[in-house]
Amino acid sequence: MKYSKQREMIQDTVMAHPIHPTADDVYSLVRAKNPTISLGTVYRNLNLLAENGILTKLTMPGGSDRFDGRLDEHYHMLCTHCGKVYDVELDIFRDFDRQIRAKTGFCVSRHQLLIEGICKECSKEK
Amino acid sequence: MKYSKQREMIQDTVMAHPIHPTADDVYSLVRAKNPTISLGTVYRNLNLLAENGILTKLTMPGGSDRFDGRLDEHYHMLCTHCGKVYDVELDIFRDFDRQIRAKTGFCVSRHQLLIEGICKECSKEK
DNA sequence: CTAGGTGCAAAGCGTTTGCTCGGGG
DNA sequence: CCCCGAGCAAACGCTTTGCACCTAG
Repeated sequence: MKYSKQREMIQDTVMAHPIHPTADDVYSLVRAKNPTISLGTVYRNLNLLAENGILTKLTMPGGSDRFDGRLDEHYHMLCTHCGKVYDVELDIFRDFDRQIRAKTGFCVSRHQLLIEGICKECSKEK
Repeated sequence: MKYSKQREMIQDTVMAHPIHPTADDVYSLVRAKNPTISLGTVYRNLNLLAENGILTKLTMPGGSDRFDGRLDEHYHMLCTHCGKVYDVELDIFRDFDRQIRAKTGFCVSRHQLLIEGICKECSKEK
């Protein structure tokens, strides 16, 4: 992968903002430093970085994809009230893949878990 | 919810084809019996049925949403080679929600797990 | 020099929506 | 008879892509 200033900025932005930004969030953030960057470039590079395992693409129900710079095994909770995405570490998946393989012959490459509910802050509000 | 012939056909179609069909799959299948039904009607009813808990909408990475008529707790495996979606039952999630609540204060309403990998049939091929 | 990246704009694709007409209750 | 639902087509939102120009190696 050939170096580009734009890609560096995009990657840095995702890393620096652990808010699981959408492509459009990244676009706004990067645009503050580089007003001529295009949305197409942001999409192209986010996908490129995801394909190369440098960041992760999260598929969201009913909304835009989000991107995550954390590479260690963890999962996500979406608050259906405020829309924030939280990280969660759980050791439930320790020998998950082995169990599945033994049971079904399915060879797991990755898994995405999305937990939906109401976060602590939002449930306080009521 | 007022009765409609179309909605009945749509629901029956999803139930009768446990292939986790997309809206467009359902459209094709229903169209065979009712050639004048519109795609908009299929979308409207699938969403309506999902909102009423009669079926479940599955968000897929990089593809159309799929619909599932099974309501019992189970999860899905997507074969990234052939595109089929398999069901999988796992008891890993038994007191999952309680753990999360205790740990984070997040009140879980639902969770969607998507396992990606290569299915038994596809790995045989190689 | 040249392969690959950028910016821009248009196209693509899945999904939703406004409108008018039809059918259930 | 009233109102929700259907059919149709246009609109929408997110994402991808074709093209001409630019830049790293």
